[in-house]
Amino acid sequence: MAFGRILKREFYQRPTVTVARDLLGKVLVHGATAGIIVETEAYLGGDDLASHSARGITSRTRVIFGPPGYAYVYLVYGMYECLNLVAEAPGVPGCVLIRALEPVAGIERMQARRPAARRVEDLASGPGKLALALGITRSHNGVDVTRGSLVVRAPAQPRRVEIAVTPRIGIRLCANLPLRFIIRENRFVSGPRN
DNA sequence: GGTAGGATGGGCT
DNA sequence: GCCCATCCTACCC
Repeated sequence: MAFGRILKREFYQRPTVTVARDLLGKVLVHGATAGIIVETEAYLGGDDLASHSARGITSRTRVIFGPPGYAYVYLVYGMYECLNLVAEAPGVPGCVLIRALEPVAGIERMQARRPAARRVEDLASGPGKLALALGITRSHNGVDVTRGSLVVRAPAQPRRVEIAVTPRIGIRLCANLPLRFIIRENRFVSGPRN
């Protein structure tokens, strides 16, 4: 399955919100499975207390403070794993949570990994579901997403996407900040569409 | 159509 | 010990 070029490190070395918006419509590829990114959230440095980076560098958060274009994968609720892509210049915290995909390749494989999903729309409509569908685990924490088996590519047929902005989902701190970005009218997103 | 409750384990408050 | 950037099932309209 041929998509466009792999996004280079310069793509990620920009403000976190810019990266979060520009990732919409790009293609997340892991092995033979792939999906169009339709929902992201920005987790900022500084005053964003919802960010894991808010309490400084620890063994868990180290990668968020490193160079951009790397994966930050963590375990949430003891059961599910969530994929983030690191943004900003080296040393500056900031990452983008990938929250939902529109499956475009390896759909049968995803269905085998997600037996609870009754419809294609449910295969990757949430960060935990997405990680399961694509086979992303904590073993991918710290991997370079500008080369290798886990990468983000431009779409085969690039086209402008309409973006809607909402508060982030499932957090307690800073719950009102408009840092969730979705492709407008897309039926593969998780949660509210406006 | 909707939501309440439980599963489950790592990180830190 | 408490808190989660979640998901699924059961149950109720």
